[in-house]
Amino acid sequence: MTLKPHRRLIAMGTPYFMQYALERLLEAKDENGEYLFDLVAIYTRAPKPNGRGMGLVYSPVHKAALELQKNYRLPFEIVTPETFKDPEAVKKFQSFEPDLVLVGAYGLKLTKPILDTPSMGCINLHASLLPKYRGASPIQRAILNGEKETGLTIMNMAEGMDTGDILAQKVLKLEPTMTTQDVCTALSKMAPDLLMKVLLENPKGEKQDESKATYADKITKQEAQIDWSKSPKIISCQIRAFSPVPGAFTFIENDKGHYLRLKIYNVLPSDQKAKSSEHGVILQNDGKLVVGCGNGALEITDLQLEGKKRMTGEEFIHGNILTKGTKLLNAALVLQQMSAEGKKKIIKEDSPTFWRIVSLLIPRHGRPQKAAADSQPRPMKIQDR
RNA sequence: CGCGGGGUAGAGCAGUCCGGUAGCUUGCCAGGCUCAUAACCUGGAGGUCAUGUGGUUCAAAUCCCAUCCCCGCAA
Repeated sequence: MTLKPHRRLIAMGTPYFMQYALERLLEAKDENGEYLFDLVAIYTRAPKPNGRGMGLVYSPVHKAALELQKNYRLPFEIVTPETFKDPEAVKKFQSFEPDLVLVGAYGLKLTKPILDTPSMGCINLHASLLPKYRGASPIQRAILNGEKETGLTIMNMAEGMDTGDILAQKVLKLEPTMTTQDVCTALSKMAPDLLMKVLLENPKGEKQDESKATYADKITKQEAQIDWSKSPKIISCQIRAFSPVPGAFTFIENDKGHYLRLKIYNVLPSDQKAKSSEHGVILQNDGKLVVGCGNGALEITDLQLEGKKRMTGEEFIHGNILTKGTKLLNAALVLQQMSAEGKKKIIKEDSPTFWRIVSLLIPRHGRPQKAAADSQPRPMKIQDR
């Protein structure tokens, strides 16, 4: 079947997951050289005061949209509603008279009036093989759970969370070295071909098998804390799942007695062994940066110390910050040491460093308590395979 | 004006508190030793110490002031 040209297109997203798919749609032409789609609006989350200095921070899609506005052949609007429950927002949406809405990781729930407006429907790109891993963090959860494969699903949107009918799927094999960023890029590059196929063939949607549905909860910072007594396999999954954001982390004590956060973005398996007393201890720091963990060890290849740039393990070694025998700490240990070393006045009870560490021990929004040092960090939701 | 760390050789860092010869690891170049090497030895190049031709001083990477840039937290 062929498509009529000049369908009115709206794109929605926050991270730029549908980048390649959108680019393909905007370039697509019919046999007469007419553009198939005219972009009329891009929806994204409103910029918020954020970051250093609390300046306004724009979403990746917003930035890309501003860039696109400079050289796209037609004017289009950038819209940032707070919710679609507001009748005004719905009216605004309908005024664009869209034929097709392309959604990729938008973050706002689309209400029924929105879903019913476009003639060709609201098509969603989801980063998992639905009905598995519905929800906010499908890629992270798949890596965290050590899945062997995941994939991209193109679906017709429905009111529930990722419950719509499946139009097409493509599997991606998960290599044991891939990070969330790698997978995200790979999946978003798979999207254009799959999407064009869907648009041209217009398949009948396939209902999801509700009994097989699983949910990928949003990731939390507590889950990103590394427990070095876990096995190398589990820690590797965790590090790759949280790479690059928020970054799996641990703490070190520097020579000034400050506790600094160390984020680890990628690791390689190491054949070195570690005793239980060597969990989190640097076993080697020449040529390779190797740290001991439960029943094995890992080579750190990509990391960042608080206040420093991200660098490779080799670069990090040259600065000689982590000497052999240094122990990497978790938040509970840091607090224990801090309270045990009352002599160390450097970290005061109410200093930012102190509260930063405390905040990692307390499940979100909780108020820190005096006994925080004795409490264990929240267990990680990782299954040992 | 939310909180904090940082800018010193191509890269990663020390030196700054307490002012007095510009250092370390690595990379690069040349030579040596090796069957050979990411190993080892010898020598060498490479820095206006972020910027202000700013202030203090006999003397500033170091102390004071201002500006620019990078990074982490928090939300």
